[in-house]
Amino acid sequence: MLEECKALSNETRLAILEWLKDPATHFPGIGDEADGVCVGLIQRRVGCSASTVSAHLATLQRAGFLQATRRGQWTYYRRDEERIRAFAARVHHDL
Amino acid sequence: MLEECKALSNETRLAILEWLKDPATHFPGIGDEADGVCVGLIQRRVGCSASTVSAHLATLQRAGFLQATRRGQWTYYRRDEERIRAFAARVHHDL
DNA sequence: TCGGCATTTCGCTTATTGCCGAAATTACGT
DNA sequence: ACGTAATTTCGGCAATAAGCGAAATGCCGA
Repeated sequence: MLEECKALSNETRLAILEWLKDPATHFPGIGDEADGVCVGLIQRRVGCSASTVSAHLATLQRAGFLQATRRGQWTYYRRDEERIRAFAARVHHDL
Repeated sequence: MLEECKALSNETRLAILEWLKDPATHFPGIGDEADGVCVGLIQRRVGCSASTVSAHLATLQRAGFLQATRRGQWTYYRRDEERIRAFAARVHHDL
């Protein structure tokens, strides 16, 4: 619960989670979105450095909100809906 | 959402919220718990300084999780169950 | 009114987080 | 093998958060 809340305690990370709900509308020029969105696209949307975005994505992944798939030189990130729902349920139950 | 998550991003504050679910078992020698638990009792349970505990309680109140009632020289804090439920619902819906 | 108790505010120090650019890593194409 | 591109890791700096003790505030009783 603590790690998850920490991961959500940042405007940029909340925005990323929101955008990944519907990649097609938030990331122009996206192709097959089944695997998620690559770091570069997210970085351009966020507007800060690649290293910072990478850290944010790693934080969200450690918290269980994102899944990553490496394909070639790209890493695709997508929401882990199951774990997101599980977290929401835990908030409802435990908080 | 951001402010609420920040408020929950601390072990001590999470513990306080948890304890206040059932004051009678977590705070020895509590009387009428309708108004909540006074800062002194919470401070003894937490084990850190009065000023720190006061800051934590203020944070939780600003986030909407606690309500405060001043009675004489004591401030009683209790969970705001309605707003806590509302937050949980928002997490479930928006996240 | 004065002294004492509960709580909050203030000023400060330390720890954590956020951010960057540079360097390292990994993969692709030639 | 080499050069380029995507991403991550590293080292450092600035901003925010967490903690403390001392001082201030508010309230009660003598």
